[in-house]
Amino acid sequence: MSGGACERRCFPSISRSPLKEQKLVNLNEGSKASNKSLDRKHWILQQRRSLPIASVERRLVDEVRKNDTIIIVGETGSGKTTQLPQYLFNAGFCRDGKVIGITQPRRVAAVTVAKRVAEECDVQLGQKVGYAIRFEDATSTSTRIKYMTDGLLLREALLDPILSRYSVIIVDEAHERTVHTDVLLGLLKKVQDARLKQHKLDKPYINNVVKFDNECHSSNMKFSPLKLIIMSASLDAKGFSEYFCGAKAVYVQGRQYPVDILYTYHPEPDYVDATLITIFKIHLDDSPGDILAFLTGQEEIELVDMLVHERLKQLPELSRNILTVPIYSSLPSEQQMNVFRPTPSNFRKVILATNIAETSVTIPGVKYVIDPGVVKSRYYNPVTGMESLIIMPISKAQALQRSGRAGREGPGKCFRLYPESEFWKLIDSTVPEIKRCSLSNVVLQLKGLGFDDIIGFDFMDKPSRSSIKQSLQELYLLGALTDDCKLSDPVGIQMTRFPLDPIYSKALILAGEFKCLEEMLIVVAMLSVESIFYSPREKLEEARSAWKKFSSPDGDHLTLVTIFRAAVEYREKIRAATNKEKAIDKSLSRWCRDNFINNRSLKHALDVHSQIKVYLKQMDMALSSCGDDVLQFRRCLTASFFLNAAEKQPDGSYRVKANGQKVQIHPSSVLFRTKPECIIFTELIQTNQIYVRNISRAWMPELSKYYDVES
DNA sequence: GAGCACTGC
Repeated sequence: MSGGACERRCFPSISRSPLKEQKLVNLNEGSKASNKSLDRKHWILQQRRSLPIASVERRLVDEVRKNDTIIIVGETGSGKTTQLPQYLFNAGFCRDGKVIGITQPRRVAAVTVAKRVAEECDVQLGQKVGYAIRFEDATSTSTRIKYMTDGLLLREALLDPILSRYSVIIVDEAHERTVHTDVLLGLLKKVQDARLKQHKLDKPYINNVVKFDNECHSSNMKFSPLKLIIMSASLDAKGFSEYFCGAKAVYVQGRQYPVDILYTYHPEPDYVDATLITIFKIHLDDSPGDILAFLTGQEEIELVDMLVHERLKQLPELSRNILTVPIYSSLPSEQQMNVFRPTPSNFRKVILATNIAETSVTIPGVKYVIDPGVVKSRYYNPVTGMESLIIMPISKAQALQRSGRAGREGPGKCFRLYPESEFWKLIDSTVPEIKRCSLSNVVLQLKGLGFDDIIGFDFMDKPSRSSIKQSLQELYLLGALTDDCKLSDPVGIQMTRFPLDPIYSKALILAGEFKCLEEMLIVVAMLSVESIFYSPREKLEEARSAWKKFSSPDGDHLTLVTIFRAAVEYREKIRAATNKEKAIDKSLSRWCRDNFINNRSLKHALDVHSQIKVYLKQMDMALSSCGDDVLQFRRCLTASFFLNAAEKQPDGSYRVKANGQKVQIHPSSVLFRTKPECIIFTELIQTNQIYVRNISRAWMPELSKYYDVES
């Protein structure tokens, strides 16, 4: 057995003395029903007052008054997300009906925080306090504190480029540096400039950087300067401060219990094995408390799960009280909920998680964290346009985030399965997503906002020139950009309006012309969500035979159409029998289970479908169907995805016509055995080999319009 | 004949 021995050492920057215990009003004892809500209010007030941020309320409000931009560095548990908007509201920042907007990278955070703040303010959600996320708008004209996802605010900016409704925008979790956050930061900087100039001139502001919509032009509105607050949990505020021209940074203390950090003496050659050893070491040597182990993916989690149970058999009966709970994003939600179930007494829960447990999900009861120091991360090659997932070392910030998960409820321990010297070699923070992904969407969105010079755009971290050029090229080939790199009218402008990958937006526009919009809309919705197929390893054969009835000889795209239509048809049948939404949901999820379809993905696809349908109607695009005319659909698919056409080679592999890349058909495709001469694919992924997934037969006469017949 | 971290509009 290798390693697993940990050197005990305290890592100073995270160990912090616990706050004094809070005296809380007991909700259960002695309170009559009529007093309960009063008690609850009292309890909430106490909670609010006890937050670390409460002691600096006045100072924070002063700083916001004095500065147009400030950076707030607040650690976990400081209360910045829930309290600051309330402080600003009370200080009069919503006068004249203006709104305080708070952005979050994740939907679930926007919703839960809004609910909490509405309760604290003792108002109904959707009134003074509300939230807006894709598919869900819980706001009204009286909403003054609005939580939303950062991507949604970007969409809003397309309609109102100077964000005229907002007096304050708070960008929360900015340290995560998602693509949306980064684009938003650049945009907000410009909006701030524009509003400031207009304010000083005291007349409507017009320039060529920020476009105004007609309403703004005609109403001759006057705009107050935009207050901007960047909130980050990372200790390094310098980057943000420099980007915002030396903006002041304010530190707010967090509330976190001390976490002992332990390193190994030597590097571990096999982190899976080291994880196992550490799980058992904690279980046998340490006091009660649940263990959270970070692994890289589903397969690894399943492996460790199995190995834990295997080794458990070797332990004496009394020590076999371990309960393993896996959690990763593609796990059905009922199974995800298992991590929140209380651990049976005398049992130790071992949570085997991907990075979903780093930020998205907070699991109570965790006292021990095992951090092997690796993560599966997306890697994008701008030259080939290829994405792949690779296992790589985490950053220092990520390591801190992980160890912090052990100190939420009491003092904890974190076992880093690497030597301390390795920790110091890790990069400080994860490379911002904008440097690791395709920029086609970002470029299109910026063009839509009126920024023509993308290479010169003031990004906090500039993506590589080649990455931008690749995206410009792609958008040009899709017809979204003109020869002089301006947004084309109407195609480019229409494309900015769809919340989809640009290539899918173009497919919808073309499908209107080809009279198969109904089918393409389904395809685009199904391709926009996570995999629709649920394939548990132990029931793979059963799953395959369940999918067989949907399969189309023309390819995966029409197979997806068949599945979607079968699901809708089933739902309507149930709806005819009952009008209870819950019963319909339940039946549909049973249908999904019987057919090995991922319920969550299907629901998501239904949502996307209905959302896009509304946009299509607004744009006067009629939902035409090609009926049984499969050729018509293939023509349209070929015209839409001509960039993704590939030809069969003598050895059975394929060659992408646009760039010569050699690829294989993924075995999950319905065309895997058929191997048609020429295919259209909508996904390219590198694993052990370079695979294309979601494939249909190309329609050659259409394809020859885009490529020389010879080549 | 293979295997998909996590988000988001």
